[in-house]
Amino acid sequence: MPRSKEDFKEITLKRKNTILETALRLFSLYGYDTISIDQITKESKCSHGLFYHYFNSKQDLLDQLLKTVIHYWNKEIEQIDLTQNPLFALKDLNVFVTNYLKDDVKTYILYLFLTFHLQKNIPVPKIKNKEKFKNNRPFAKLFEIINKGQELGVFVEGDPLDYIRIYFSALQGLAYSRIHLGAKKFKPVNIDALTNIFLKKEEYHV
Amino acid sequence: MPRSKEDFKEITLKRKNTILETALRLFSLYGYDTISIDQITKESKCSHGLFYHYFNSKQDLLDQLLKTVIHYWNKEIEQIDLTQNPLFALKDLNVFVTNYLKDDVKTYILYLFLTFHLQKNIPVPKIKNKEKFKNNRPFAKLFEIINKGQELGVFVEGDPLDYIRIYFSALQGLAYSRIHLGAKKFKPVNIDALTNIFLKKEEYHV
Amino acid sequence: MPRSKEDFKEITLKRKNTILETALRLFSLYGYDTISIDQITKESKCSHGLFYHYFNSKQDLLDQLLKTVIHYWNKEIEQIDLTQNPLFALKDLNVFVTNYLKDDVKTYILYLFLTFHLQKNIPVPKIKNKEKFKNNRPFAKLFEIINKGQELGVFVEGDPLDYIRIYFSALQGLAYSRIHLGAKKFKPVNIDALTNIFLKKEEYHV
Amino acid sequence: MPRSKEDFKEITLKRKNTILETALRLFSLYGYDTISIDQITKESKCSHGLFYHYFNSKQDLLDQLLKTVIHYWNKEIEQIDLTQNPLFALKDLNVFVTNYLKDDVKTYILYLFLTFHLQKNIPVPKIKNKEKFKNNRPFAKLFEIINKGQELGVFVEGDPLDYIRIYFSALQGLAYSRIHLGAKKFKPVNIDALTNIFLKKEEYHV
DNA sequence: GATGAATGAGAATTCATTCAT
DNA sequence: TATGAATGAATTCTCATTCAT
Repeated sequence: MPRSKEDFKEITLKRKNTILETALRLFSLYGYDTISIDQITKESKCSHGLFYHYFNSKQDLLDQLLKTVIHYWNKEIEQIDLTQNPLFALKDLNVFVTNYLKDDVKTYILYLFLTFHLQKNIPVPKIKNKEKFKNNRPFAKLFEIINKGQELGVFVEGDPLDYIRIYFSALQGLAYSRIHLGAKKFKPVNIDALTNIFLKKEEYHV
Repeated sequence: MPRSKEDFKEITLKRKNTILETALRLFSLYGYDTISIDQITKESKCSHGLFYHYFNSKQDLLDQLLKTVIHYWNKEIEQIDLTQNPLFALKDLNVFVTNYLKDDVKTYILYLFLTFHLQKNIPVPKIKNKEKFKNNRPFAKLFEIINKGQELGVFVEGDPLDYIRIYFSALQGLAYSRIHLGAKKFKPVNIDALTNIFLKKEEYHV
Repeated sequence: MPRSKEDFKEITLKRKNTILETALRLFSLYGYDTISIDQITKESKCSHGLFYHYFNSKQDLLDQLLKTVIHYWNKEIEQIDLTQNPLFALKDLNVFVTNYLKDDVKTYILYLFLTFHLQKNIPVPKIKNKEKFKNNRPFAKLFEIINKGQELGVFVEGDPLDYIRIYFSALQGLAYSRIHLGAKKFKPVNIDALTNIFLKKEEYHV
Repeated sequence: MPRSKEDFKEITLKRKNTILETALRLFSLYGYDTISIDQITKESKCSHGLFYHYFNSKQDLLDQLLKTVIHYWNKEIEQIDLTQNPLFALKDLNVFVTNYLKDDVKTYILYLFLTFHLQKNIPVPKIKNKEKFKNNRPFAKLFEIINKGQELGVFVEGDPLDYIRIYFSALQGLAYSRIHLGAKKFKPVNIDALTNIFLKKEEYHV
């Protein structure tokens, strides 16, 4: 009697996830080009053949990995409440993000997400890109927060994109450090330092 | 007519410099691992043999390139006057840096410098690293500026390293965008946005 | 209601036949080496496991396929009446063969038969091979026809094998064209052109 | 002192020719898909690296090989004098071709030429293809010969393309036999048998 | 009979590096 | 200095075949 479709699906999912997790770690640590499929399969304890049973190519693995990472991140970022005061929203975002840096896997996710996303999404003309941002929750979220904060006069004036570029690049840099130093050596960043990027430098009252 | 020894040396240097410049561009654009020696030699219009005449290995090329880049950068950064008001010093630094982003080659230099330097120098324990920073002008410079600014009360409190991490990671991100968008599509960053990273949120008068 | 044993056998044969037909088509179109078992199983909508239930190996599939093809062909060719005038017999053969080229599957059969048979059976020394030909109906048939025609003086003189080689190679070439052009683009060959291979260049009266 | 460009060209040409000749033989004997680059390089006594120094891919090797083969064949076929009586021209062609079958390498060339050319050039609509034939000397030559012969009434009527298909397919079959039997076992084909394909089967006077 | 996961040997291709001149 | 041929190990990818269920 053959195994059921669910059985197969489960087997596939387990193995695929193992490979994806290994790739997530190795790509984050050493970069896509530096890591060979052999390293991935050895650490995932699977054969080359099986690897290509699940992924069409090394590039396909990266694509699927990024898809997973983006999906995961977008879902997580949903938790932040935008209706509240933008200062609090920003604080929530920073807490959320610094918490990510406490966990190995989450740091990899953060790093990969930013590394591959910054290449395409950040440097865009101006305001009308709002549509593009719809598929890009974190950037869109921050965009909204900044807009609101500027309207309320608590955030510094200027093109929100400038601040988005600075903020996410900084995050990427921090994630990079966190990855290569490890949890022990890495000194957690001060949330206020991150918040300060956006604050208007006059007296303000919430 | 036989060329003089100096002529030869000049020719030599020209050839070597061509290779270094090509590598600078290609490494910045596509990464060290992605670029093959064949690509470098082809674009430099030199043979493999000549390449290995000047460089012991691909890694050696990178080392020499980084050495050159670091040396160049350190020298340039010397121009900033530390004795002045830290706000002005910071502004000078930001002007200096944003000007770099206007020039292709200088952007490559900035990017490579930060990419390879951030990996080693930023995420260090705490204050006693001052010594390490001696070999690292830009970081040391900024460290001094921040220290002074904090003493004068115009810069936000907190570990200067946090701000250094944020600042240089942001710069790297900007350089990355600049490289991949090209001069035309890249929107120059607002200097005030960079400065704002460090400012205290009270009124200040220069 | 449980299916009878015969039902099962029929199902089995259906599955196996599907594989054989798929292989027939793919091998004819792209060649044995080019086609992978994965392609065959995918197009046959069966699993690798089932494939190896029916066939011991890829080579075994080919062997069984050829066996089937040869058997089929030999049986069909029996229909041609040898006792009649060799000119009529030849015409019958040509009609038979050009009719084959009107049907996709039959063209595959013809092509495979000739491709794999020409490699082994055609280029044999001389007359004593008559025995070998016993297992090879089409060649033997033609051999007989030619012999008779030569005796009657309507066929050109010379070693019948020469004409057999020419005739069947030509057929293979035509089948090849037919396969790769498809039914629409393929221009049917003139039967007289095929017959002409064997005719003596004097006047003849049927 | 570096070697001159001519030196390099000579070295390259020698090695490339060795590889091309090996490939010609192996592809003809066993087929493109069956032969691995490893087999080619081993028999050519060169490394994989060198192979890819000269050829971009296995497919590129085949392309270059076919180009060479076609060029060679087209040049050789030029020797046949078309202005003479078509019967003599046809005889010349047949002598030329059967001579080819006496030499190993030339047989490979003939076989490869026909194998890869028959796939594209033979089965074409009708008469207006004359233009296409311009790039295809052997087919064009035969076309002209047949046309002339039909006008003179010594060649059988009908679409010349039918006879071309039959003739060249037969040749390919003969070359195939010759390759796989070797020079010793292969029985040379009778030139008259080849000529007979085209002859009108009535009395004629030259 | 039937499924598809899993294997591993081998194929195509790349690339840093060495070598002869 | 300078050239580019040559190497060989490593890398990506394919595929016939086996296995557990």
